[in-house]
Amino acid sequence: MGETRLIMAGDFFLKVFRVVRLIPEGRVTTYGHIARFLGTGRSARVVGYAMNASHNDRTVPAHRVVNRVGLLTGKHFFDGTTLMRDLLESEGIVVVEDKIQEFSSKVWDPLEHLNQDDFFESSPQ
DNA sequence: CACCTGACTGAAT
DNA sequence: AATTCAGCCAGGT
Repeated sequence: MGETRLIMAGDFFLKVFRVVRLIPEGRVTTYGHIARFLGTGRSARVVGYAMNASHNDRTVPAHRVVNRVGLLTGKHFFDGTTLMRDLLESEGIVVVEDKIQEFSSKVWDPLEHLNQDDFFESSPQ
């Protein structure tokens, strides 16, 4: 079970990627929510760092991760200045001046929708 | 091995 | 209500 450790990328980043892949279309979550779900509530900043490292991997919907008040703080790391916003708007999210409108109804908290035990049991990828 | 860097956050101002 | 501060910690150098 814990033996498959062939991958070089840090476990933490991989776990972040796995959570982000589970964010439903049209919903978003925050760096802090992901950190708390992974049991490291003080690593929100590192979650952002992981998102930066995910830009090779098209299977990670990085545009669905925003800061705790719904600001698109990571937009600068997408190609062009509007890609992050465009992707969100294509999923029905309304963004005004880099801020998601009706944010509280769009947030998807992994702690409410995923089971941590199942998540940690299941193998990466 | 000892720094340095931040897609962050909550508390203090 | 807006802004600044300081702690945070996985990776990179």
